[in-house]
Amino acid sequence: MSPSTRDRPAKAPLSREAVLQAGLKVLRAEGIEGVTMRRVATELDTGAASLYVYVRNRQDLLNQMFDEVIGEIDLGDAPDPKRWRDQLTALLHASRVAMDRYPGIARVPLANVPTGPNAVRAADRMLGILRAGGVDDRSASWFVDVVSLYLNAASYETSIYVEEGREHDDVDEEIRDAFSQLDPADHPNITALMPMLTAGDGDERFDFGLQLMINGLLNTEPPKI
Amino acid sequence: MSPSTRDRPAKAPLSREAVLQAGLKVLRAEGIEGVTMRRVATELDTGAASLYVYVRNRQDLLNQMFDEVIGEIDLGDAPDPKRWRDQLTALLHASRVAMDRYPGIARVPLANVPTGPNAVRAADRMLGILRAGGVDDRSASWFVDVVSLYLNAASYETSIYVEEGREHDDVDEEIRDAFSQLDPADHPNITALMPMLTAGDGDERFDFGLQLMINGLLNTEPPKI
DNA sequence: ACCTGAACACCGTTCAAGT
DNA sequence: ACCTGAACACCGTTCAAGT
Repeated sequence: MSPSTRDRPAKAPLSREAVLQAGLKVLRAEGIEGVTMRRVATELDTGAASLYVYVRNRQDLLNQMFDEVIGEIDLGDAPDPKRWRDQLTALLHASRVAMDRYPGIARVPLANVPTGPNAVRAADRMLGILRAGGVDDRSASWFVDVVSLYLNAASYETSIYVEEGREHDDVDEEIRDAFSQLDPADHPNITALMPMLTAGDGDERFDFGLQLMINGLLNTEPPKI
Repeated sequence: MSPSTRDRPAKAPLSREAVLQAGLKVLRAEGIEGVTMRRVATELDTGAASLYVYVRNRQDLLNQMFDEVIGEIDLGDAPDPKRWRDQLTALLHASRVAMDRYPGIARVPLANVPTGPNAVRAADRMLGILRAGGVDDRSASWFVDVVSLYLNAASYETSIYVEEGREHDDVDEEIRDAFSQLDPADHPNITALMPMLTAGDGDERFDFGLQLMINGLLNTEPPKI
């Protein structure tokens, strides 16, 4: 005789939403390597095979999880010609913060172009800000691509340390160690620039790259297309 | 009675070099996902356990393979103040070509800062070119970081298609398909810019990003460090 | 329609036993 | 010192059998 449903806590029914939330929970706690079908299934008190009703495969699960993460980004207010540069910078920083909460998720948009609803909405917003700023349509189109690659790579790189449970400072020290053992005659530039190569925190360096690209945008001919 | 060594082809003895070459052969043919310890061992007619004399683990094997790939890059002639910009562009294009020959290898430098001899030599050369061009030391130091993230992300993205056996054109079509199904009212900018968003080949787009960053470098204050 | 256990074909890494 | 087979603890995915 099976116990009445009254006597045991109701098990939440499976759903696409439940699978995604379980996946995101594992991702936050253990990083992208920890997001295995079996691990996510355990979180839902079921077996891996049960997930295949809601996702096509692991890659599809990760793609859908990525779009959820992008959905957390505050897109800010409507594009404003007077504040476009600040709006663009804010949007990109917000994107980085959102992705950094989920260690390794940035590998997903590097591995295939995102076409989820939230990713598409964010891309459209970025294009809107650039156009509000008077940026040429051709430059704006390609800029979104370029800056997204940079954003994703930057987030992926920092999140890897999180996943490995190492501190950014420890990694810095390792790099300094490796560089300081180099023969100065063979590596005059690295030797001379050592202090600057590892200076600044991740955010400062990321922002430097962003400003570089935005200033470049204002000083580069649109592509001939 | 074992046959005389005369009677059978000598099996090449294992060595660090042999393991790396076997790994690179598998990488070229099957992409980074195909580079498993077991697969590389098979290439050497042995078992996976035998590789652990020469590499600490799979990540270490990939790190060492990456440095071999970087070793294939032609660093060009000595930094020349008159030609620094062309030299910089050429070095970055050569880096991309080298990595693109090995599908997915670009994920390695995204996952941990490369400190192999060839990677360090290439970084020193890039710094040398920037300094020859009169770029401020602080800007040069951070620029190497920024442009490397971009380079690695760009190479990783294109190589993923290779690994999946898909053509770049097919992917383009998929993206166009996804975009054309969007509600124009919700996505006015993507809709308006559709033709440009997917225009140009990978090389043109990559070069646009490079010129953006170099022009940005010439129009951005050095970081305050 | 949804869920499940078991099976299949893989992984990386370790270790005792060999040479 | 180097090499190996076997074992351990995992994977993603499929499928027949259940409800």
